[in-house]
Amino acid sequence: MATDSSLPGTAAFRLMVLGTDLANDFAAHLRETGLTPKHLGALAMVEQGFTRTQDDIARLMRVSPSLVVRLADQLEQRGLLERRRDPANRRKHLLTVTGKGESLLSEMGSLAAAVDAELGARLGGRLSGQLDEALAQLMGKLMEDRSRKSP
Amino acid sequence: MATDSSLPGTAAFRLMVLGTDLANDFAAHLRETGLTPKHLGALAMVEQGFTRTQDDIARLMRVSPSLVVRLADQLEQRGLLERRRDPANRRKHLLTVTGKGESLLSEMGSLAAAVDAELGARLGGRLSGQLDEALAQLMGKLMEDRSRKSP
DNA sequence: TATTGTTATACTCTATAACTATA
DNA sequence: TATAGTTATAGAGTATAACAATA
Repeated sequence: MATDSSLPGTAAFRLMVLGTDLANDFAAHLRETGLTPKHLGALAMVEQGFTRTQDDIARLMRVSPSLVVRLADQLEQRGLLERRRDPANRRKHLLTVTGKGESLLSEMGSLAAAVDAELGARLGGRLSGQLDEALAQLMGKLMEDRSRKSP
Repeated sequence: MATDSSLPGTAAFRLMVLGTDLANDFAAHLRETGLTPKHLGALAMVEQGFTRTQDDIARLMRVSPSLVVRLADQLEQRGLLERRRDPANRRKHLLTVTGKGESLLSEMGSLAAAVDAELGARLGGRLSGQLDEALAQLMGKLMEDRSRKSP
């Protein structure tokens, strides 16, 4: 892919650096709420309909089930997420995003859109459209892979 | 930028998710060495000539100076990095990557290249070239911004 | 006084393992 | 016996603040 195959010249390295740097920014904006980027990711997964249970979240995000308990606890405490037992299988908790949760997602969506605008300014219209397209496809494949092996 | 401006539809969100996920993969591969992705990042910054002192690293990577001390300590202990006092300004430590450090960077570069190949397979040649171009430009601007305000 | 680096300390995030309950 | 979730515990990673040395 990259013409330079030394570590800093790879797309993988750059994705890692840019992505973790962005995660730091999001973390800073979330700090006052006591939430982390992972809380946000979990909430977004639920809202998008990728997950119905805590187990789904753990697999999709590749985090331990015990962490999901904590994330869900804290999201629930803040009124952003609802847990209720699945009547059909009382081991499961069905998760839904509350109105307040939607608000938070929307608010953070605005922050993300502002970042996108800045990226757009740095890349120009052509390249930034291409970046969007590539990232959307990678994200889609990732979700697809991790959704497999679980109805 | 993105046609969908909800959080999960933004480039910023996807960069964050894909980047931190990749960082986890790198962390797993580094585990046996006792190093983290940040150690690797610091080493790469030094090797690329972006930084000459610990202070530079802290600013470029946006981490605390005290963390840089620990990173440098551990890299030095493993013979990957050398610290020597700057004779011209004895407060500073001039950092250089050792041969062993270059080897590690090269090894992790191969891992990154393998990831790039997989990304390429998922995106196809056209899109993956465009992703490379966009990421390279974003990374360049980032380094440029953070190098400013410090000769 | 300002810069560079260090130490001491404490806190946040996360995983592992053992457990409960349901199936 | 297997699955979904929970609790208890411990460890890794990081920042803050106080400090030392040099300029």
